[in-house]
Amino acid sequence: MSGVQLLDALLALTAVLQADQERELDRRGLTPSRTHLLWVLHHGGPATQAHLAHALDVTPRHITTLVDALEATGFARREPHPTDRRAVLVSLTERGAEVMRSMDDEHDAFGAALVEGLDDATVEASIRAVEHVRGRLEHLIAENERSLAERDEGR
Amino acid sequence: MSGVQLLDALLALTAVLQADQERELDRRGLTPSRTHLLWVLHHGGPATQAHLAHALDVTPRHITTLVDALEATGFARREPHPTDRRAVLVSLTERGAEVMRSMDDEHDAFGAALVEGLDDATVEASIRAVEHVRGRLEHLIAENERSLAERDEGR
DNA sequence: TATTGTTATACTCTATAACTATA
DNA sequence: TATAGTTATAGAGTATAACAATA
Repeated sequence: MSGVQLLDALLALTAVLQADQERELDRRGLTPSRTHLLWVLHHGGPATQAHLAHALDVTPRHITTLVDALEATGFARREPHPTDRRAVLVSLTERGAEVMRSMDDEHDAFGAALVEGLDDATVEASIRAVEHVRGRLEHLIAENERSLAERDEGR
Repeated sequence: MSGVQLLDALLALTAVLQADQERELDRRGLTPSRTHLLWVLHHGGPATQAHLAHALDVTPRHITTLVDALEATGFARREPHPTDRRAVLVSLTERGAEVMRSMDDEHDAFGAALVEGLDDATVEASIRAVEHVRGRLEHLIAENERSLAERDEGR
């Protein structure tokens, strides 16, 4: 019974977290996917579209769409690759870099505000609990996939 | 510092949970939105499209699309409303009802498996921690919105 | 006049397949 | 021949606006 309660609490939390994230991005004229792409550039520097496709785990075709949109809205820019004439280097514009910096700041402030009024021990315990649950989840998922694969083979 | 750690742990957990949910739905030929609609029918019985639009918080137009798809795949059905000739009653087909029952079962089993090997006290503490964090999040979000609204008025 | 649902149109995320230019 | 990116096409979530039938 209490396992279900925990699961439901987690699902409710996910919903709130996600809705909040999307609102914040919206305010800045960004979407989750485009932001993910900017984040990769922010933390890894200019990259080819092939590299981005790999990093975001989407098709190269979709990277074309995302970069088109980010170029049109002034967050990123395409440059010729210095040595490979097939390739393109995508990089942040000043506007893109600025928005990523402000999102980093906000993330830190949000994290700090989240635990305001809690003592360190409780925070530490919560971190451990959340990480434990995630480990358990990943284990269950892997197990489930294994059993599905076995069932499919057995057919 | 540790606040950010907690936030990141939660974000990582959300990502895993969500990916898993989508895989499960995929296996059954459903999408998150369509499943949400089925869930409303499962827990509330036949409903008009206007009611569903309200429950899912999307436009009536989008409900048309979702019900079209659920009808085409055999999970739901449209019937004339007995007293209001403008309206339509959407209800689960036997297939839709069956899939919802099996999802309920799976949800319970998943919750139980999630806490296997943990003692009750730890589970209770985790539930409290997650709920506390969610309360804190909602508070921060509301506060943030209030300050944004004030800033907008002040302009 | 207000409500229910639909047609029309558009934007975003995502995928596969076919193709061009370059390695 | 393999790789980088693009054109073409398609399905899904979502929105707004205009409109028909009915209350």
